[in-house]
Amino acid sequence: MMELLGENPFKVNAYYTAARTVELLKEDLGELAGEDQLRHIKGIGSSLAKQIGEILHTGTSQFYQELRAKIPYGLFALTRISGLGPKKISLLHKQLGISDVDRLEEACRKNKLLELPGFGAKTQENILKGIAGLRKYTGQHLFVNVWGLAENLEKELKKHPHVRDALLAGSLRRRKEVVKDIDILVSSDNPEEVAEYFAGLPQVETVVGSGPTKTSVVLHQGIQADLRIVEQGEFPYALHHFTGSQEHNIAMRHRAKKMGLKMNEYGLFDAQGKKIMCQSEKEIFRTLGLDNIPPELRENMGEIEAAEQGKLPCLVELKDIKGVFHIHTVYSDGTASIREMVEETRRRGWNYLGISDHSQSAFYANGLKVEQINKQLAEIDRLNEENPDFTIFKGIEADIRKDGSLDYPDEILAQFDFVIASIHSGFKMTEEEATERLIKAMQNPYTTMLGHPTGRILLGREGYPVSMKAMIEAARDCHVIIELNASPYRLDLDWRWCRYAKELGVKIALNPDAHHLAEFDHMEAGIGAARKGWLEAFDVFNTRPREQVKDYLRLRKGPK
DNA sequence: GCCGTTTTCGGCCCGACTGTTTTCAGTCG
Repeated sequence: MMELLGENPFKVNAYYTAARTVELLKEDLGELAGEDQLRHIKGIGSSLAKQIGEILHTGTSQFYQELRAKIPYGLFALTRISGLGPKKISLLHKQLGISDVDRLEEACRKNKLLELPGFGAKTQENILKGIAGLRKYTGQHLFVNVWGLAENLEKELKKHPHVRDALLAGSLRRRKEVVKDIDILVSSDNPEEVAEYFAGLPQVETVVGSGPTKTSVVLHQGIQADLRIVEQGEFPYALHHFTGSQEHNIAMRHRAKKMGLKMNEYGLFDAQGKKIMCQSEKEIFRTLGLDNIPPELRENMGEIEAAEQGKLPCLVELKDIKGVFHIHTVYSDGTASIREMVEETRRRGWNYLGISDHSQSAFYANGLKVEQINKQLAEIDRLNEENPDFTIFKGIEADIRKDGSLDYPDEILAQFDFVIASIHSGFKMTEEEATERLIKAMQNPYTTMLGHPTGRILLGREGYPVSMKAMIEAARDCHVIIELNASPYRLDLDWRWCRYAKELGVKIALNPDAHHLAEFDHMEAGIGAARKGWLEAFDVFNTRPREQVKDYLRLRKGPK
């Protein structure tokens, strides 16, 4: 709103910074405000501390209300139109009285925009395109839906004789669960030809921009892909720059500046403007006094400080995984038999598998009745005898009822080696209700793991509004493992909370939630999220060897 | 509005591309 009103951009930036700081805060905002500690947080000064306090106290602030009164609600939608920023929106509103998308579209069709200073036929046309784009695409895509397309583009580019190096950068390289576009970086001695080749690839629907170093296209799937072309010697600097994140880059350039250096996508320069030669990102970090920061961590969430102090985590890798929990079979809503799932697990080099079909209240998923449980447990016993070098753990994904209880009596739960407690229905809860429901489920002595703790579906539905802090602390108190559901549609626990769990010593189980043989692939997405969450092999439960897991589950079982 | 081995005032990351403009503002990442 301040931007739309033409407020000082540095002041606006201060609000952005403070907002991000608050969002990332693990401490309780209310407590900090109560103890008058807000002002001591970097990025929050006396004015913002006062306003935050006011919002906590009254639910809003006078300043916010004043801003809201000046700006019609529809104007916010205009900010989502590509090519329209605060200046142009403000002008449209002031000069033409435009305050929503429909009226803007109408004005474009009547050529009204041509009268405005700084507007021309091209601008008007682009705004119409932007409106069409806004209606057609959400502009957000699941990592899993984009990765393959991006890899194909990378492969096509590598085929070109004038392309030296080509790598995916941006949020894909950082393994963000949801991405906006594809960023590809190449080095070449003939950028014009490579740019032309890229724009002409069959995957490309339209070219939205093209210059000597940058070409942007939209693919048939509606996903934008940006190609940056640099010289070979610029590649490491450019790779760092285009991997981002924006926030990480800003912090890095800030650091460089404080050291008397200048940093951009073409290089690192000393005070005299002389280039400091680096062969790799690692050398760039070293020059700035930092350990090598893996792409997944580059979100300016403490990685630079950790790199400075030599305290970066040694991130978990797929090869650290020894076995998996949380898979479904034909007994409930899976498509493969237990035997098939076991064979697939072995094929992937793992030597234990935790079966957890749905429980009886999950009608929609053909949840297991007591007789079926007995049948399944007997089958598992037979298969375990057949495979002495492999262990199938007997489990269940038990529904958490509205009151926080699990949907089998204790004597049934006692038959399993492990119990995953999950919410699958009754999503409409207040934060207090959801948190209490989850905590109660974790207090059940038979609960080993908490399944997909918020129930979110990425780009699909919000999770129930649970207090993550209270939930993780309860997991610590109840000795419950929290699942990081590795399905690329869930990735729940969110990676942003993994670090807190790790700090409290709460173990995370990286669970594929596989319903088909192919869904063991989910583990790759899960590893990406776990790495973003700073998790090391030690923090992930299923990096433990089979015997340790056996011992843990045996000791953990039953009433404490 | 925030911050300080450059400072309590004067800065605040850096560059590409577009379109409208006759040298640059706006937008984007």
